[in-house]
Amino acid sequence: MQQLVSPTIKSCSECPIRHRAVCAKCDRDELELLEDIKYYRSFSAGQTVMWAGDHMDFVASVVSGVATLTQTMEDGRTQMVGLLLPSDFVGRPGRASAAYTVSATTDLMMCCFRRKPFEQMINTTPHIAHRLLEMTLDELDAAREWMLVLGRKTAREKIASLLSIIARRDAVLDGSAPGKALEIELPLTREAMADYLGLTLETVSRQVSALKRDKVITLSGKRSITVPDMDRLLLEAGDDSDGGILS
Amino acid sequence: MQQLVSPTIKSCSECPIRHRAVCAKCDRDELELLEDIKYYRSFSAGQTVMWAGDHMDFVASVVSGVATLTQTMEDGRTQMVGLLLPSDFVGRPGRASAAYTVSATTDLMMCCFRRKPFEQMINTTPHIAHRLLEMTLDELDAAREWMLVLGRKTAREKIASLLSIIARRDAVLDGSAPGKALEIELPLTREAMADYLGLTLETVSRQVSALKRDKVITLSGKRSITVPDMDRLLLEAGDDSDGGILS
DNA sequence: AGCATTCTTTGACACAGATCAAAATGGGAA
DNA sequence: TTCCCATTTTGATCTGTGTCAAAGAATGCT
Repeated sequence: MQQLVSPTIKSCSECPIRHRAVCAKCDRDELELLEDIKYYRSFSAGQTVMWAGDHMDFVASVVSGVATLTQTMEDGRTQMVGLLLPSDFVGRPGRASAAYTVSATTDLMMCCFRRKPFEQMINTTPHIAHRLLEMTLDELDAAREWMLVLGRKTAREKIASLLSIIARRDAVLDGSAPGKALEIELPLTREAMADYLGLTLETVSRQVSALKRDKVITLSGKRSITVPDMDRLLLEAGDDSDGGILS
Repeated sequence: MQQLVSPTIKSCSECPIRHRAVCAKCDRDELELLEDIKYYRSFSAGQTVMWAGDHMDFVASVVSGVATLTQTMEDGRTQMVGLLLPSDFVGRPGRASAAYTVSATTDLMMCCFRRKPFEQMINTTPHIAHRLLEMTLDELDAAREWMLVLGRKTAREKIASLLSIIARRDAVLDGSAPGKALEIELPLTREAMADYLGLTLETVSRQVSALKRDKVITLSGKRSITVPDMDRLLLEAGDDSDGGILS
């Protein structure tokens, strides 16, 4: 995983408050408040954190690693509905069963909060509730952006869109200069990419190869990708303006 | 539009709080609070309420009629990302520009709240903030459910899924007996359905005809559909259990 | 009523992506 | 190193949905 430390980003992956360019709300006192109801759980790559329908007596935030939210039909067709990165939030206050299957795609550390006290805290601490609303609205925007990708984009555009998202996130976290070549580490297998994009893994592989052949990306090993020209990639993704699935 | 009145549903489409089987929060005093910052706007079928990117100094809720949220790429490809029914909420506290294009698909009445005072009210009235969070989480679930539809379902399953959603909503509002044949009024053109499902209007037309041929539905006129057997329709939609895109 | 316009259906054909199958690559264990 | 097994790539073929085109309904206007 990329380091979260950077001059411009204050990350607060240990509290349920997502990081921001400047996270004004994440002051000491909030962490104190949470201190007595939180505990940590770690998972190794490939493990399932919970199955859809499981009873869930906690909410959590990702401290490190990558996890996925997926939905599956009886016949096995699978769709990823969310990608959880450090500081992302899982679970729903007021709901005792998991709506989606959560899986660790890399080694994963989560910070869990017992649900009941967490819900109480929301009620008594308005600005945490407010922050939670803001995060949920961001996720809703991301989900809707993804609906456009799933419903209307070609396989090549879908791949480019996914790479853009990951590249943009890394660029923000690294604070790298705009216009510079970006190196990104893919935290997903071809199959996971396919599940995210509503494609088959064969199509994913073919389109990744095509983007490599057309010099939009360079591969070193199987999971390490270099993007020499971010604007070119965004063009391939069919994104108007700068996209912005991650706020 | 269907009447919202029913023995079991208390609707509160005039306040920004979505209806529920029993809407415990919608008491008189809240409406009073809102009284001085709200105003009404009406639109006729086909009108655009606002374009993506427009400046927006209000948030609103749908009083009557149906509206859609859509996203469009430069080349014209369009994806609907939300269907707004009476009592649904539009706009985002803290954001001054519209993220999506909002269009009236039927004659539409909206109840608008000036953004600044509305935001203040959220900060001073915790249970309205709480209600807003709950509504947003419901929408997020709906969006994610739709990601499965867009990414993994066949054209026939997509049509069946859309009809299920509309049928289920009507069934709830009518309070009709389970197992009984349902009559639903489609508030969407074939093109709008296509935009929702990530299909072309020709494919939508063909699949609707196929479902009619196979006696899953009956058409009377072009927009009026009868579902003799709801379980059969859900089966066609490929939904495990009862689906539940609308909570 | 007759006409114009918009929406819907149906047909013929093309193509993107799925499916089935097999080979190649790479990383980890001993 | 060498082998083993996961993952990925590549190939051949098939199919569902898109595209292009035209004919039919429905709706509204004069």
